[in-house]
This record gives sequence, C-alpha cells and structure tokens, in this order.
Amino acid sequence: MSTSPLRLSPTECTCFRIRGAARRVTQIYSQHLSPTGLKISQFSLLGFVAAEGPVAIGRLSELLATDRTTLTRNLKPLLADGLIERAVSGDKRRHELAATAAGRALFKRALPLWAAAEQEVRDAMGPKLTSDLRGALERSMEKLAPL
Amino acid sequence: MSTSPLRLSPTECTCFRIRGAARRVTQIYSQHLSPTGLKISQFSLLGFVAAEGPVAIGRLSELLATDRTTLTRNLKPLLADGLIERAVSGDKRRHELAATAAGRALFKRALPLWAAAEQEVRDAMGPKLTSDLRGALERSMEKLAPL
DNA sequence: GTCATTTGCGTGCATATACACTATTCTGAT
DNA sequence: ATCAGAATAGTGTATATGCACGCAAATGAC
Repeated sequence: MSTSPLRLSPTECTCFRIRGAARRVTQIYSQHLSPTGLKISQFSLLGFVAAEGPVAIGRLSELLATDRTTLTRNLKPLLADGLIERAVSGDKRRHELAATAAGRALFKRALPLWAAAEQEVRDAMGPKLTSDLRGALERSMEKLAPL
Repeated sequence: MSTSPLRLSPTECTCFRIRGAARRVTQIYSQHLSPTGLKISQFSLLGFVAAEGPVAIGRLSELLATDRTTLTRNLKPLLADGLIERAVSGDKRRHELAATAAGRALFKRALPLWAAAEQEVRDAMGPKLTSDLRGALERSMEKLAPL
C-alpha cells in the first residue's frame, strides 16, 4: 500500500530530523536536571519504576519502548547509587525492580526541574507547536509500533 | 513569557516521547541500511560530507546539529573503512573532510535502501501524519536552536 | 518424571552522544 | 617581533543504544 512517490533527498530524512530534534531536546532537559545528577533517561526510568512498583525488566522494556539489554545497563548507575533495588520473586528468572526511599525522594526533588525543562521547551515552541509535536509523536509511535 | 500551566506527568514528557520515537525510527532505517554496513548516522554523515565537498568538522557540526566531539568519533569507522578522508588545508588547525570514490559509491548504493526505509515509515504513518511530523520537527528545530 | 522448548536476563561488541579538559595554530594588538 | 586571546580539533570519561549470543529457570508434551 505505497503512498505518493518520494523526493530523494537525504537532507529531508525523517530519521535524521527526529534524531536531531531528540538531541536538542535532550540537551535542554539534561541542563535542567543536572543538579540532581540524573540524566533524562534515568529520570524517566526512575519515574516508571517508582510508579509501577515492583516491575520486571521485560515489562519496563515495553513501557519505555526500549531494548531490554539497554535497560540492563541503564539501570546500573541507579542501582549503584541505591536509587533502585532488585529482588527475586517466585520466578527466579525474573528480577523485580523497585525504587528505594532515596530513589523516590530524589525523583520528587527532580520533578520541578523536569517541569522547568518542559516549560522551557513549551515557551520556546509555543503552545500550538508543542501540542502539534506531541500529537504527531504520539500518533507516530502507535503507527510504528513493532509487530 | 510563560505559557499555560503544565500538567505534571513525566509520562507525558516531551523528551521521553521524542527519544522513544527516535529509537523506533532509527531501528527501521537501520534494518534497511544494514546490507550496506552503514548506520543511519553514518549514512547522514557520509551524505553531508559527499555533498559539501571538503568540509571542516566544525562546519559539519553545525550542519548536522551534532556536537563536534561526537562527530570526531563517528567519523572514525568511516575513515577506517576509507569512505572519507582528511586533508589539512592552509589553516593547519582545520581538518578538511571529503568523501572518497569508495565513499561516494557506497552512498549511491545506500540511497535506494534509505528511500525504502523512508517509504516504509511513510506507508506506516500515512502521508498526513508523515508531513505533520516532519513539519513539527522542522519548526521545533528552528525554535529550539541554541543561541 | 524427562527433555525440548520457551521465557527472562545478562554480556560482548560496536556505535552514538556530549561535557570538561587539553593541545595546537592562527590573529591581532602592541 | 611578541604575546594574549580566539579558533579548531582531539581525549578522557560517562551514559545510551541495540544486535548476537549464552545461561538459567520455568513449562509443557509425552
């Protein structure tokens, strides 16, 4: 079910564009979050673990749309810093993850900094573009979800 | 010049969303480009170097909206594979980069694979969402450009 | 109960990303 | 001519990303 023909110009590459935008946005959030020592990925990861209670890596992988093995490594600094802890459940293969008290406290401290980053982006782009971008991203993720 | 108040839900984080979409889109392009041995970043990098003729890293950094030091490392495999070569110009600080014949040939071979990836994304998302997303990304990059 | 299969994870390897810092070269003021 | 400062690029360190592969535990067919 092919659509219209494509203008062959790698400068217009959707992948290039979205990666560039991701880099730029990441920088903005990183600057705001830097006082906490958390990277934006760690902030998201910690937030999901805190919200989902004890959760296995495989489940997190689905929630975050991130490769399982990537999460294994991204968890390392958070485990080392005592922000997240693991426990084994009945199924000894499964490694349940939960936020520690320190982890929840740090996330709470980071929340306003995250909000400031979000606001900076919103202020720079304006409310319409902000909502357009988020809508397009959300719909794209639905359409592009792996089988 | 603050806009409307913000709903405090990291699940709705713009950065999280755009990074997730970038991951997914990157996977699609990578699969298509894999026969060439080029990653999508390398494809873009090679394309820009080929198009811009001899170009310095600092200039590439602006064109690609990527940190200069990131480019230094991303160039390594391309230099090692003889796809790009460096030369010193009059200014001995500046390292001019140019695509080799092999580099241009490989890029030419990669182009249809890139186009297929672009088409797959377009087919999955439909023409309207594709154009909406690209428009939003383009405008976002303008608004978020660093000072 | 046994064993092939499935499931859940971690590792090895390679690339991508960027901040802080360093080294070299050029430029302009004196 | 000299030298302070700007311009250009690389390195050290740390995280992010995912594919191929291997390992152990659970499951199901018999």
